Amino acid sequence: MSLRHAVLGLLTEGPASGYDLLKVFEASLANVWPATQSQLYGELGRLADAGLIEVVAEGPRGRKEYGLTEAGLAELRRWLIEVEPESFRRTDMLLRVFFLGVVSPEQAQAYLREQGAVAARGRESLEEIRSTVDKGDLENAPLAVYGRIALEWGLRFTAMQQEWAEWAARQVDRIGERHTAAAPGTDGSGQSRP
Amino acid sequence: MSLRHAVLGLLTEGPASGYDLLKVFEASLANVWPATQSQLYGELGRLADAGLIEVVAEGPRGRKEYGLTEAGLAELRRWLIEVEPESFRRTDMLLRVFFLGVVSPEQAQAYLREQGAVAARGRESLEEIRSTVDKGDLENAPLAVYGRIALEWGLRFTAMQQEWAEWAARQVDRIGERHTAAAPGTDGSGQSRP
DNA sequence: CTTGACATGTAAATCGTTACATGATTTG
DNA sequence: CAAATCATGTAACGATTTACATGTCAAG
Repeated sequence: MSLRHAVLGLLTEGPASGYDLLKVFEASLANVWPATQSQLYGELGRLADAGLIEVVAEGPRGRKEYGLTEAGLAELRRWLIEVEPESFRRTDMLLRVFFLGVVSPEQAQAYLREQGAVAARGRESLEEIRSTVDKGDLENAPLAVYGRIALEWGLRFTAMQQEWAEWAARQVDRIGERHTAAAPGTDGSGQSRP
Repeated sequence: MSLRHAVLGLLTEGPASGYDLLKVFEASLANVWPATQSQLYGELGRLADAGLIEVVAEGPRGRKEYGLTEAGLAELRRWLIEVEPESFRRTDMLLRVFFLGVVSPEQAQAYLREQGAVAARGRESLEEIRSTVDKGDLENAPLAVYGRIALEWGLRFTAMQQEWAEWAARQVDRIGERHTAAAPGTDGSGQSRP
């Protein structure tokens, strides 16, 4: 139920329409909390019904600008301070690792190396954002500081993942050395545990 | 749609009932891909309908043991090799960071330090698992190797998160020094951007 | 006057969680 | 025989994705 709070958070920067918010979700929040158009308009309706946001202006093409209400800001603060973040991570990438024994060591290594490369590419694009952000030094404005902190998480995460993937690929080498003959192909033949 | 593949993966270790699988999900897979009982039984039914698994034995209390079919193993391999993992992470914890500007620097710091502590606790419990696993040296059996690789990810991830959170809390100190008077409480008064 | 950007919404399907419901078997 | 464990399922609700549907305005 955090899309709700993401919307409230974005509206602290000033009023915006669903369309505006959608662009923010696609651009800056895409890596943290993706949202689709459907979901967003639905949530805006529900937030307005709940009195957490309200229409503050109407524009051309039926444009509705929403602004945060007092209740909305209070709810955002409550969520930030009182509600514990859910810690579990459903990671597709890691789930696969558990089952890499069913493909050949070469295929497993290819998988791990690819994950390392994906992380490296991610890190590069974040580095670019960093250099842009760090240039326009905004005198420690809170937003810049917290945005920079989130960015740093991404930088460290991708670096960690890259190093881990490379390490992991090397570990698989050590199986390869012992099981060269036993490696099953993709032919769909029998199970690993007889 | 990866619960499906998690189930297929677990069944490569041998036939199991829904009840058996549920325990595995709660114990070893809980941190990577949580699943509830409802979801699991539903998925088992659908997998059986699709011919990817089949009932290989029936026990007491209506127990049904499912085993992987050839088609199921082929599907698992296809998923591992051909389907790219989805990279986006919906991280509650990080979403909040973006909005920490709406609470006081002290509260923001408390939040970040708590996240560091959570990571530290997670890391400790993984370290314990590691010491257990590393003792019973299973001669590089593929399962032990890949399980160990996944565990290593957790160790590195929690270490990274702990260090990041501590770094982040120090960054907030630097705002605190400049904005000591401007910090809003939890009283729900006005917005940061008038 | 056509294209592209702006702008909002609904419908159907799938996935996930919580809670409910039921009953059989083993063990002390 | 009572309690714990084994064992499977359904119902209701909320979150998410994909696709559909509609219409306005500005610029070339």
